[in-house]
Amino acid sequence: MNEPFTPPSPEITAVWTGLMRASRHVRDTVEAALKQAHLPPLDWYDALWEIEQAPEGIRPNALEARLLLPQYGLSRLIARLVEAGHVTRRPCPGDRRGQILHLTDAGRAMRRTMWPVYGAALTRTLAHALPEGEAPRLAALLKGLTGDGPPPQAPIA
Amino acid sequence: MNEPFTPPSPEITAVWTGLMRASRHVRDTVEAALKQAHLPPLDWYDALWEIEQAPEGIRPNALEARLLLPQYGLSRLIARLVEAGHVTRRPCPGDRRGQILHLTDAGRAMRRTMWPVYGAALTRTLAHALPEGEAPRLAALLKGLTGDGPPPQAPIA
DNA sequence: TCCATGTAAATGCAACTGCATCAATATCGG
DNA sequence: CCGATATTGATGCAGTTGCATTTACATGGA
Repeated sequence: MNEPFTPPSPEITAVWTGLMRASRHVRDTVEAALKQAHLPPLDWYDALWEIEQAPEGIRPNALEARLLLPQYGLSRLIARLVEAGHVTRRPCPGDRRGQILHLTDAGRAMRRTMWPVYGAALTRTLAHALPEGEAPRLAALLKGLTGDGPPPQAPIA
Repeated sequence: MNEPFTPPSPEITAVWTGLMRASRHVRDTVEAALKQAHLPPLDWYDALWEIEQAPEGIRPNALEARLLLPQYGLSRLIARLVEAGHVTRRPCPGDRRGQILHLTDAGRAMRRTMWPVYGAALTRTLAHALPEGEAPRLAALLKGLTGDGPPPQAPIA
């Protein structure tokens, strides 16, 4: 009942530190690019994007699954987006607890303004830092870490 | 002067989303394990570790380089560690602006208590999610993303 | 020596986060 | 229909962060 503790292997540890450092570095770089352009943070982009993908509107609880936010985090993010005039809340027919979110024109414009800055930062940070042709493999390995799919089997084809 | 914007390739995008999701998932898992064991967060561990590695003591500005924190973040983290009795501040001979940090016995004990929980969570989350033998490659690719070393050349050996 | 400049660390303030909880529905069993 | 339970979304509070600035000291040049 009291498993003798076996420390993680050096390989696992290297993945861990690499993952922490890399994700932080890349994210910071992108966030910095947005900030320097006087644009809102990444979370806003993701939310605007997801809402834009649902022209008929989308409910917060559906967004919660797509974005990577806890319920209260999303609730407040939406509040900020509404206050900024990027999103509207409308009553949800058939469920008076709910609401339906729509992007405003300003919201659409903001997302489109952010995209080049966002995308350019991504390319700058990632494209030159990966050996030619290794990106798909890296992406596949990372995807395996998310705990979603089944545990990986053979090397990625 | 106004580069026409070329969006990131799908491969780069996949790396980006994979990196964000994976790092968040893994970090959350480890943090959750610590919290469930009524232990302090990861930042504390890292700081305690680094301080422990310097038996002669270490100055905050040296820690700042090793940890991944901004100056004010570290300043406050140290304040919390001192308040918790894990670390002591001592005047720094030869530079009256500075201070020298030492781990207390309680600090050493806390780090040692955290390690099994931390390590076990790491192993649980990472070891089973990587194809056999792929860990070193993943670690190498991630390391390249940190923007530290030279841009990578050939596939990693 | 004196001043300008640089570095170490702390801090006031506003914004943001996590946690627990709330209010307002909805849904389901009887 | 009624009450127990579940779901949707918001919120009070305490703790944490980012940013800009401050305080204290160090260093180098005139």
